[in-house]
Amino acid sequence: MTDESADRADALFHALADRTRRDILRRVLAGEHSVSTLAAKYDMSFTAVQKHVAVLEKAGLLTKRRNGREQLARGDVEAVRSVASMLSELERIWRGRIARVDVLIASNSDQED
Amino acid sequence: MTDESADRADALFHALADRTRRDILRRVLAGEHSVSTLAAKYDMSFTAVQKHVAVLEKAGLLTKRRNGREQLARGDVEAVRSVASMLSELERIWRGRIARVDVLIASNSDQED
DNA sequence: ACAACGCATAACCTATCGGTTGTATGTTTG
DNA sequence: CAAACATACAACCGATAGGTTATGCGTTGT
Repeated sequence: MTDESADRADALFHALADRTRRDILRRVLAGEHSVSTLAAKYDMSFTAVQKHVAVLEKAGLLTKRRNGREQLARGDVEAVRSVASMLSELERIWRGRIARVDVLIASNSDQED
Repeated sequence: MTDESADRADALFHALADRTRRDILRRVLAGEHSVSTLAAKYDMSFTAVQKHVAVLEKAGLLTKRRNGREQLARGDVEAVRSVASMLSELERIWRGRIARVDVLIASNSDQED
């Protein structure tokens, strides 16, 4: 758990902490879309959408590919999985707590939670 | 996918988008800790840690229980799972895209969306 | 009783966020 | 070539984030 992995976690969760970005991510996970195609779906400026795409890209949740004058974005499911695995770590920690409580109950049977 | 569930998703991801808060969450998932016990672990003021705990609480990632003058925090693993399920939804969307590509290949068509 | 502890809250500061407009640059297309 | 299109980027703006200090108030221990 170095400093860099914390930076990456910060970027990933921050990128996901905005509903417009989550919606963009859904679309680009379903298939490639140009930035202007995406921008057309939202009630905000092209530049605003462009910035959202940039945040997702810096977090590694999507990649861009140039095609003529268009910039095609596609979602990276591996990045989504890496977030899921961070949550799994939290689940493991929680299970560890339960295991410890179980040990207490087994060794000494008059405790409560 | 109402407005409220988006609010909740915003709050959850935002709460997780800070390394101090993720660390606090790990500790309270492992077991109950008072706010001042938590605050002692970090190089910042009690008030700062208190605010981090409040953010986690508003997102539903932890709950507080009063015990005398202490406020004991415990992590809520169900909230963690609800985040994981949001990521699963993204995975499903991604798999849908693959399925669609497979259909295109199978039917050997030349149309797009 | 009173000092120390644990917490809540308000006021404040700086940096970042999420949005805007304006301008410039490369790419198609008529 | 010129017009329209897709993008990039800078400058700006109000709101929020993340931190601080100060103050007050209930709870505990001596």
